[in-house]
Amino acid sequence: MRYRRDDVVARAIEVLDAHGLDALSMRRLAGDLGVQPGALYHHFTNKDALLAAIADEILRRGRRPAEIMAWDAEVQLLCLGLRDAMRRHRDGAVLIAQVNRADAEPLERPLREALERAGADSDLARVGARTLLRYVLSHEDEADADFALGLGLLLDGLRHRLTART
Amino acid sequence: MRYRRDDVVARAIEVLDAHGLDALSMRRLAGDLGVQPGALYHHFTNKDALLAAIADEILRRGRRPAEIMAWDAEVQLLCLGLRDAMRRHRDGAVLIAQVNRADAEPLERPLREALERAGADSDLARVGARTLLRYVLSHEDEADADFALGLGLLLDGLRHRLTART
DNA sequence: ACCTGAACACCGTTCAAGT
DNA sequence: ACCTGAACACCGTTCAAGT
Repeated sequence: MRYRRDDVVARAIEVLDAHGLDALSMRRLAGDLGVQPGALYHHFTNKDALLAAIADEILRRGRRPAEIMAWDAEVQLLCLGLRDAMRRHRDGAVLIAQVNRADAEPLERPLREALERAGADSDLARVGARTLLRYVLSHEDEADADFALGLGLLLDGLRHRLTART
Repeated sequence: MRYRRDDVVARAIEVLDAHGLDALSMRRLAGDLGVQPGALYHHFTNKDALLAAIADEILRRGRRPAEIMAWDAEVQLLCLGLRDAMRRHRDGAVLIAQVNRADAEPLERPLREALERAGADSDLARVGARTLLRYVLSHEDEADADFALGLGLLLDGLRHRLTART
């Protein structure tokens, strides 16, 4: 068989969901596709690039159109959307957190922009966005109520600094 | 040469500091000690157990005596102490976060107890402690000012819920 | 109590060569 | 454009046997 890059990513996500991140090796995936391990290096320069492409696809599938709403509702929705997208796949949070370490910008930007529109200065927007993002990434297994409580703690802290001079 | 468990842990920390977590393999450490890889399995049942022992030792070295102070000062000091301990070693935060995933209790307990003494109900104390801990673990590389700003966000959220009925 | 020797079942990556 | 075949330099883990 002959594959294109997207076929490989799609199959990799199937392996991920069926067997987890530990089982997602270049050799295993190659075997699953019925090609030699080296063949994957025609599509991706290395394993990190494959994982980045998987994270990209997972997030692309979970993306929703932007709406006009209050900043705190928007931030909450962004966080919940990200949480949903990564929880749709086994080890999704670990994978996305790993890829996020290499390049945090694409995931942080929407949150930062929402905070800036709310009137946050650039330091608060940057730190707030990063803190929110890492909160979501590190609390995948949390019960919904606990997740919401922790997120509420952060939103309260942000409100406290944003509504001071409204 | 013949080693005891503690010797192996001490040498492992040296390898960690000198070459990073990726380089800390059972085979590499064995080679470094001048023994066969299999010999390490006399001291630890597997690699996770070795990493847990390393995390334990790193945290033990960073432990300070408890003092009597306001809850928010205490929480802040616990967070900064943990941050310092893990920043003393290369990849310290990644290692401790990894071990923490297997057993979060020992790291969460002091924070939870401080929040309970401050009057938090058990849900708030549990979620607050977990959120603070993961904040510290996921922001190792943050500049000090940014780290303090994000921590301040969380402390504000906690204050907001704790001082309501003082 | 601690270690050797040797094996088993894996990894990621490279690269000339093929179609 | 995509893959093979084969190699290189590694992994974690087990276990009978040695001292």
